[in-house]
Amino acid sequence: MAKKPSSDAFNLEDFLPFRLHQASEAVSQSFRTIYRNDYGMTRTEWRVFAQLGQYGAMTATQLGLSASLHKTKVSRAVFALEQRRWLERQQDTADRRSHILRLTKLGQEAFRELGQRGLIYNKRMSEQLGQTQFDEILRLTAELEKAVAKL
Amino acid sequence: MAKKPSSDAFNLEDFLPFRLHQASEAVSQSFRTIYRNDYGMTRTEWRVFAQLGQYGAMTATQLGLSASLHKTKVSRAVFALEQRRWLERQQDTADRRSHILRLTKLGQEAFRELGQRGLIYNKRMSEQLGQTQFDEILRLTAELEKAVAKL
DNA sequence: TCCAATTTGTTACATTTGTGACCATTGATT
DNA sequence: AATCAATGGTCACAAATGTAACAAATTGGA
Repeated sequence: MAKKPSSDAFNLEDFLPFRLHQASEAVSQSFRTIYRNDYGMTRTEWRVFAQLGQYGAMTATQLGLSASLHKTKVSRAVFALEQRRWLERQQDTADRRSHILRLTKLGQEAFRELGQRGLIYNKRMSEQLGQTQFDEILRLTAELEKAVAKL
Repeated sequence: MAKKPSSDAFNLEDFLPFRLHQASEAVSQSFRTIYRNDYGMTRTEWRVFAQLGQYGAMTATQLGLSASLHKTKVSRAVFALEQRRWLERQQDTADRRSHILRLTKLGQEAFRELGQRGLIYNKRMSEQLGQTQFDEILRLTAELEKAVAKL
């Protein structure tokens, strides 16, 4: 008769940060092979790169805000991407402390390739989960971020 | 009339690894203050600790398997927790390469405290999201892990 | 029994991340 | 204009993680 005691005792299986971390890491690891093995990028580099590929030119501060990345992480990833000639920095005439970051032609081309890989990955996951559940996860992650922001 | 083009072009907002990472990190960060500020633990230490608190004594290999933690991470977290007298190691008589890891009295007491904090955190999130959505996230993260395992 | 292959866990070294200090520039106040 | 707080970004140092090599113990045969 005992009903499921989901709230009177701590249970790791129901603990949101744990469950989310497990799922997120599993997913991240499975996509990582692509940008890592095929392109030699770190996760942070991929995230910075994808941000610029998706939204176009912006400053480091904007990028960090948009992707929830700390400014030192952005700074280092930008340097690495610049070395690789996938990104270029242009003095911001409005504020000379900043630089406008944008992908080079080469970078844009790489982004099209990696974007395709991402699309394929997403599609496969969507098939595994079913479209409904897949969409539901996207929706709920957004709710989650809002909920955390409210504390 | 154009319908939402969710599959013909890459879109970061719909990209599962990105969305999941954003949500998971937001949640992790918000709980982190507790084990970090109040107890001076790293995330890995907390994860190892919670695993032992939840499931009781086990070896490092079992723990790593259960929590998806690499053996070096486990090894280092175990050392740190042992220093703090929250964990003790006992020779495994069946296999002398291994040690049985278990929380000490002190460790168990700390786990009861932290478990309470975890419970409160979960409860607040559940209230923010609504019980239905909260449960749905737990369910979907499990589905997600299965889906990744299948590729 | 003996030897090779595997498993468990630790260590050393390299890479990545976190943190705080810092410089240059900007903005606001007087 | 002169001052001073706030901002954008980089750097140096510390902490954490990833990776590969390793020793010790175990397993599985020949």
